[in-house]
Amino acid sequence: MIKILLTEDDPNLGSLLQEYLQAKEFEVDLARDGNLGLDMFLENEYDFCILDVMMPKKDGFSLAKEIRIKNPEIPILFLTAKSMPEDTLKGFEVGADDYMTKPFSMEELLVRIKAILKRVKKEEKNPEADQFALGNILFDSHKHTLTHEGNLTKLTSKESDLLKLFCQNLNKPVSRSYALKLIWGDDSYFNARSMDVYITKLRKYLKPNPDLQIMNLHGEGFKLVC
Amino acid sequence: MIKILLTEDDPNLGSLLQEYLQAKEFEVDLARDGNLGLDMFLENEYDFCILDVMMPKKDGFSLAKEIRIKNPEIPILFLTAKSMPEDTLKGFEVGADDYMTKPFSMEELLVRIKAILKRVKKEEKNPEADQFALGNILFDSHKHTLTHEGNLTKLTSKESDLLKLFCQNLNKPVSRSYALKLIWGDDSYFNARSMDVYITKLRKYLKPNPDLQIMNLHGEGFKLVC
DNA sequence: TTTCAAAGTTAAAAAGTGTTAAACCAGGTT
DNA sequence: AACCTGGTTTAACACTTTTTAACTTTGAAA
Repeated sequence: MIKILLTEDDPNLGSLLQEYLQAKEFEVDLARDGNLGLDMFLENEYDFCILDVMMPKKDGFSLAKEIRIKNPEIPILFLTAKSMPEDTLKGFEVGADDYMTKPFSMEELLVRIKAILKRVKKEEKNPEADQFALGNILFDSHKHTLTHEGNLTKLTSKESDLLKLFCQNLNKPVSRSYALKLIWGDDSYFNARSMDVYITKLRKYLKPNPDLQIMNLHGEGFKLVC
Repeated sequence: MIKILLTEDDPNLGSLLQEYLQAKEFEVDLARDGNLGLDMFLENEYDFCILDVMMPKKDGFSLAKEIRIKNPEIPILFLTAKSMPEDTLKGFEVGADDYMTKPFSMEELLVRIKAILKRVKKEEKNPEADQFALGNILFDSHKHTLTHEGNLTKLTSKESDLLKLFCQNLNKPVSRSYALKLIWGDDSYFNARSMDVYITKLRKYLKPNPDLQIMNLHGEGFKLVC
């Protein structure tokens, strides 16, 4: 679950955004001013910050600077009331990843959040290994192939995407909603059922090697153990 | 310093983009409509144009045509609204280098600008740079030819355009709609089927080299793996 | 133990793709 | 004008991938 810190002093806008993003399957903590925002940031692990620029007690830029001390990598997106040149520049100096002027559409906000997260994820995984050894089975996620004792099996894109996710988290739990959002785009009932179908398919592929197993963690997700 | 002409009638978005790009070390002139945009273009030397399609007085496509008269080489990137009638997209015939659909993230815009500039710079340095080595097959996208073990095959222009797009994105996914908009002008059912026909043709051409493969990424697009 | 949500499995429906051939269309030629 | 010609699109049919549906089994909580 992607965890977002949202700081916004306007209670209406704040909870509106919080609810919207929660509906989109993000975990969102809302802070009503800069000081509370910093407290929350230090107490929790976040993946993303959305900071209002004009807030009582501590403005968004000061907060961003302090956040950057602890975490120089975390994406920060600023919200500001009107387009002010000085503000924008100041924001980018602190290392803003993006910037939105009120009023804005929530849809647009979502687009930008996703774009930034996509880039960050790519950077994390870079350099990206696309071959995995699963016991005596070799998985090439780029070519979508499995090789076992010389014979080659072709996987479909979705099979490959899902298996890759398990390989990247070998022996570690992969939450259902994370996999769904990453591969299917969102966590819905039907996508979840679709994913179950793919789990069955992957289990068949991995059957040749008995010490390879996709375990279900009831209510949480799955893990591939080797 | 790279000099960009930006035409955008929405003052908020316009100055936001201007400031963002200035923060990224570009020189940016902003014009509020198509006529002013043309005036500025004729009075200054630009390296890049970002044109909103829907503008008062003169739309982005008309402006692009006039810009092309003076400078057939300059990169043009269009900003389009989401709900555009299909035939308007035909405007890509004026030779857009890229397009972005609103809403978009500024970060993504920057990535695309850089990608185009990089390609343009490469072309300037090396006018023969539209040659690609695909294993032991040599592809000349300018002459529309493939050379394999001495024998030469001529490609049609569409075959060449599509193969070039794959070569520019070797081992990376190329989305269907991106290819369609870029090469066919718009993403419609019949163009998509036409594209499939071309995929088949390209696969035949690349058959002589077994480690060259156009893979389908179901529902997304294709990638050429080498 | 009963109960119900979550997960496993299989099959059918729907969506997307591969391929071939015929139709169409624009250009140059007779 | 009618006729070629080569490129491109449309049509048709086969096939693959993904999703939806229906039914079964499992697991955790009341």
